[in-house]
Amino acid sequence: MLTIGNLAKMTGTKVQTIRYYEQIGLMPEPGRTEGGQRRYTDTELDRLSFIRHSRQLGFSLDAIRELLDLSDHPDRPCREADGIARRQLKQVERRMARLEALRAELQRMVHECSGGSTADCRVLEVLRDHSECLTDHEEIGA
Amino acid sequence: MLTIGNLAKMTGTKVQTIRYYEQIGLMPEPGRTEGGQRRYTDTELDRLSFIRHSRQLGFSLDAIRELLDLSDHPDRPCREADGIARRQLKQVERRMARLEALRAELQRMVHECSGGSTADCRVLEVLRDHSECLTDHEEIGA
DNA sequence: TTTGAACCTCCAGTGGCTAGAGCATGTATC
DNA sequence: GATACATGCTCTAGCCACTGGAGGTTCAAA
Repeated sequence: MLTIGNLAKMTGTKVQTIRYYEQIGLMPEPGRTEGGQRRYTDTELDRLSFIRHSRQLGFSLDAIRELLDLSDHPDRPCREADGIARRQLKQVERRMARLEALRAELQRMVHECSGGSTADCRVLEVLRDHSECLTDHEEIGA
Repeated sequence: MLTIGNLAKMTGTKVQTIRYYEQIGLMPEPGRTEGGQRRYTDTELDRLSFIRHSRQLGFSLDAIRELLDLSDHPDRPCREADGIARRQLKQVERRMARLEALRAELQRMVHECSGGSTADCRVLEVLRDHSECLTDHEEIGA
C-alpha cells in the first residue's frame, strides 16, 4: 500500500497533481485509512505512470482519457489509439514548423543588433515594423 | 480616431484582448467619447502592433512590457533588448529540441502499430512502459 | 426617428496545474 | 503512553493569456 507521497515520488508527480487528477476523474478514488488518508495499489501506480508518460509526450488530459479508456478495453480495435497518436504527431510537427520560423526570425534580429543605443536597435525595430519580417507567423501561442 | 473595433481589425486582435491589455496596464487608457466609448490614435495603433508582433514571436507579456519600456527610452543601451531576444531565442531552441524528441517517439509508436486490437497496440504499450522509450523527455509541457 | 451594429462593464471559464492556510493523521522514538 | 514532526487532509485562490457571455448603452446611417 502506497501513500500519496510515495506514489508521487515513484512517478515524478506532485502530490497536489495526483489529487487534481482524482478530482477531474482521471484517477479513481483510492482506498482510505481509518483516518482518511489515501492508500494506493499497483493498479493505480500503473495508471498514473501511463498518464505521466502520456503527458510527457504532450497528450492533453482529454486525449489521455481516451487512451486510458481504450487501454481498458483490449478487444476494441487499435485504430482509435493509433488515430490519437497520429493527431498528436501532426500537432507536434505543426508546432515544430512554427518554432523553426520563429527561431529564424529571432536569430536574424539578434545577429543584426550592433549593440548601440535602443534608438537604433534592430531588435526593437523589427518588433515595431512587421514588414521587416521574412515569415508570416500569424497565429499566436501554440 | 479609431474605434476599438477598427483597431482590433487593423492589428488582428480581438476587442476583448485590447481591453484586457488596458486592464493589465500594457495599453494606456485611451480617450473616450462623451458616451464613454474608447477612441484610439496612431500612437496606440503602433503600440498594439508592437505588442502583437512580439506575441507572435512568442514573447511573454512581461517580456513585452520590458521591451516597450526600452523602446520608450531611445537613449538606453540596446544590450537589454538584445538580452531579452536572446533569452527568447534560447527558449525557442530548447522547445524545438524537446519537440524533436517527442516527434521521434510518436513516429516510432505510430509506425510500429500493426492495426490489430488494442490488446497488442504498440501505442498503448509504449505509453504503459516508459522503459521502451529511446529518449528521456522528462519535463512536461513547455 | 428608428434601426441595428458596435460599444460598454462585469463576471466566469479555459488547461493543467501549483501554492498556501489551517488543521488532522501516522509513525518513530523515548 | 507521550511527544515530535513529517506527511496527510480539505478548501480556496492564483498562474498565463486570453475568450465568451449576459445585460445594457451609444453611435451612425437611412
